[in-house]
Amino acid sequence: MNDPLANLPGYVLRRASSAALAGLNRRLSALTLRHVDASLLMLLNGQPGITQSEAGRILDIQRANMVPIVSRLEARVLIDRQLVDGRSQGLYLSADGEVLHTQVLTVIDAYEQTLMEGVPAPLRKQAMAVLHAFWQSAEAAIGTD
Amino acid sequence: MNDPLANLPGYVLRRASSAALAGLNRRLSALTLRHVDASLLMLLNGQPGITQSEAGRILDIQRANMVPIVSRLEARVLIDRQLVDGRSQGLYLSADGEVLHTQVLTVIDAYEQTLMEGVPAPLRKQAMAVLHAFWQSAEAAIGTD
DNA sequence: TATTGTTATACTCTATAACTATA
DNA sequence: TATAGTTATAGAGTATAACAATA
Repeated sequence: MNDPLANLPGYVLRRASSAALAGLNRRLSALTLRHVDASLLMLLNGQPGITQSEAGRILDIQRANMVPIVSRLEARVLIDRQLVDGRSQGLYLSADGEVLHTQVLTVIDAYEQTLMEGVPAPLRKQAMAVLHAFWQSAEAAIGTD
Repeated sequence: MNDPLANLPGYVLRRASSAALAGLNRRLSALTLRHVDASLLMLLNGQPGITQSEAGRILDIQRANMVPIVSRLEARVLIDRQLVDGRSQGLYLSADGEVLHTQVLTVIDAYEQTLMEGVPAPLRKQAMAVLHAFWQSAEAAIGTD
């Protein structure tokens, strides 16, 4: 093939990410969850009581775009809101949310292991370091020219 | 930080891809191009005469979604269509398209080099191999359970 | 029958501006 | 003044179904 794009790390990153996301969403659909829902459940398990603005900053989701996500999960009684002060609400996994979170963990752990096992063994040891390096590099390159 | 997501290759892939895309689109906006436009120009430079269905298959873009992309570039006279048979049209860079393509190459080469230089030297040699491995692994994992 | 280009449509994700209530 | 949550809205990107013309 004569694909001039296959040499570009940015392009390959995007194709890999897109394919990985498709596989994940396919598996999460069994739990009637989207990947962003699953990521919030996992974040709340690790940092219970975080506000939705803080969660958005960590997950790189705008404040405004957190609203439908949190509403969706609250409507399914997977998360609870608890007032911190007059304007902030801490988010927590509900009892149902805890249960579903364990199922999410099972799905995601299996999936990420599958992804990792698809990487040839000689590359596997450095694979995560390479991804983190690109993440950091790309973040640094957003604003510069 | 206590971010349980940072250990997941799929999540880190997505964050890295998202950041890389933001930086690229920012640079391409100087040429009034989106990343998908730039990718098509580069593909047509490498494979002139390809049909838009073929281009879509290579770039992982549905046939129906190629229509507005090709129309947009044709309206700017950056690409030409040439009938192959009664139903297929070969796509080619126009003279203006060739000129713009060289500018695209300059922007993208500089950007991808920046991305790569942000990866610590010890990891750099294997970086592309790791990305390709995840791409292949993720494609293989889409359909399986 | 299968494929190309096309239209229409819907859904997801993302980005921005503005408003209120509170700190 | 700054921040949290919210609403509204617009722009991308993506997915599916259907159709006409052609292979």
